Amino acid sequence: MKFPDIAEVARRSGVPASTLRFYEERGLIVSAGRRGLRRLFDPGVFERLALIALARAAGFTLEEIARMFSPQGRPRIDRQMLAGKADELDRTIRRMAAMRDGLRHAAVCRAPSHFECPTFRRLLAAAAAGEIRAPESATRKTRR
Amino acid sequence: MKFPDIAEVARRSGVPASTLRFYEERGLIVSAGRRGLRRLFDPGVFERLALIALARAAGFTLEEIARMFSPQGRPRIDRQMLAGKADELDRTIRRMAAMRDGLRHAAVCRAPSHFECPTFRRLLAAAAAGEIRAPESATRKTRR
DNA sequence: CTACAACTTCAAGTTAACTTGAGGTCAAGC
DNA sequence: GCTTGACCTCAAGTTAACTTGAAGTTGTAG
Repeated sequence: MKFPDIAEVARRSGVPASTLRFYEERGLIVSAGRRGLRRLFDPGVFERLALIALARAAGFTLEEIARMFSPQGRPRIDRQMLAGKADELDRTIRRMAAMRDGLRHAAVCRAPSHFECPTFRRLLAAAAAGEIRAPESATRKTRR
Repeated sequence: MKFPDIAEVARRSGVPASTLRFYEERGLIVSAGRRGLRRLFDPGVFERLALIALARAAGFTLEEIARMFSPQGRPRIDRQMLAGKADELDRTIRRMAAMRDGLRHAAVCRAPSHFECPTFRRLLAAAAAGEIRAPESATRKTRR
């Protein structure tokens, strides 16, 4: 199977065929050619998809990812952009860790109401002060 | 200013008036009454908004938040739900930390291409194996 | 050679969380 | 008492990242 078709790529990568077409349209992947109407992919597409998954998990948008890959083939990854994204991730992680600890505490706290728990109130105060905000790249439910 | 109007609440909380109306429609906040057409809010709305910000930052959807507040007034917060959300957050944090380290490394790595860097390849392999995936509650850009 | 499962395109729908705009009301200052 | 700016409602628009559906084409098993 030198040049997998879309079904094969979907099966092996776990990425739905509709998403693969969508990614192609957005310039994230390219098909190596066609047999009739049907796309044939280069085996390198799997590595590419892994890279896309990676970048997505890091909070890059598809647009940003497309730009990374841009002019020709091999990813041209801007080191400064990477460092910037790492820092952004780091700030988000800190916020989330604070939240996690707050939640954890609230879950076990014996105070009759969370409003009477000092730990919870501190968290609230921080939120009110804007220290804990929904991050710019916010954590958000993805649709099924 | 016993009962702030929407502009006052917006100013002091930083939440746009349009969002306040939207939150009211979704049952996240209530207005204490009206002067003519105009909403008057209970001062407690600020604490409520802080709580909402908190929950949003923790990755709760508005729906979930509304349910927390539900039947009447004082938040009725399900401890098990809190613990569950904390665990989810924890998993997300782990993924994001792995990503951050990967990015950090990629940013300084001297390998001519990231594909030739062992650390980066390990990350890629993990991504390919699905260990690092876009989280269920994914980090996603919020609109301006 | 024929049937048909699997592909194709293109447009429209979905979701969350808001924002924007049109058209209308009205409390308050002059 | 009149003007006006700030508020009101309701509908529609926005964004990202896809998914779904209709209608058409075709590689391939039999």
